Amino acid sequence: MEKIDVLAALAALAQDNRLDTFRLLVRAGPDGLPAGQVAAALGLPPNTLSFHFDRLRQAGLVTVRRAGRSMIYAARFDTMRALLGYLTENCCEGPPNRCGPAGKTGRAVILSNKDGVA
Amino acid sequence: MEKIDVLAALAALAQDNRLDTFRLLVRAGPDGLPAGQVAAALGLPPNTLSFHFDRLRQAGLVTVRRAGRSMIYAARFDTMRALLGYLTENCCEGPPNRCGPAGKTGRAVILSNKDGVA
DNA sequence: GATTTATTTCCACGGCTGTCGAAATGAGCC
DNA sequence: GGCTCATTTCGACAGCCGTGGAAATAAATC
Repeated sequence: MEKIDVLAALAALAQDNRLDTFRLLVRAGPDGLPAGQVAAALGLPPNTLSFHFDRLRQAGLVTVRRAGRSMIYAARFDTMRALLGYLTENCCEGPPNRCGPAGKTGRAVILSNKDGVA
Repeated sequence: MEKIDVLAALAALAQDNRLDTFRLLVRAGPDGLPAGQVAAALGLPPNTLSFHFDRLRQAGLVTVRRAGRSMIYAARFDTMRALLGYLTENCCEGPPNRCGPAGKTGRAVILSNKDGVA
């Protein structure tokens, strides 16, 4: 996952309504939910939600498919997994691993730097 | 970790210069780096960097201590670990676990919802 | 105390973000 | 075709964000 994609995903999740939206879709599982159902659950006007869905989609965090007149949004677990992978590898590894399952430090992990943080 | 803290941390990391800054501090390890050294490494004017450090600090992602006239910033691995924990539990668990180490699905994990996403 | 070095605070500015009313599009139903 | 329902697009607006110049603070060094 490239840094620019990580930034997009982080920015997409760093907003109250979008984080709620995404969490709801995660809990709904791979089948997803129609937009209207999400709007009802979160109490958001449909146009506002549509705006947020677009952000999530551009960040690769959700997919859309049409079903009749409903648009069904679903979380993209692969993107989320990639994001977690990036954060774990690049933002959690001091010289020894510092973010393993709380306590298990010292586990060696490959540290690449193709994104070139100086 | 509360949702509001998660949002703060995500927002803090969802910015190019701040992500670079944080990654640099992570690689520097718990001893951290003086602000000037970070500014030099990333090519940022000191006031701009100061602004970003403040964001990171308010999000609980870095600590500061003074050493002579230098301010030494260091990554807070505990916060990062908490963030990863939250994301893993709340944003990666469809009915079966979907974000284990790439392939290992089906591992049961506790799913609390005290933040109350509707 | 004066000077130099490291960093922060203050201020201003352009640009992006989140929100929502209103209108438009798309799909099913009679 | 006409009507209804679901969602998106358009347009506008207040507010926050990231940036950097200039001045202020803080600490070491003389």
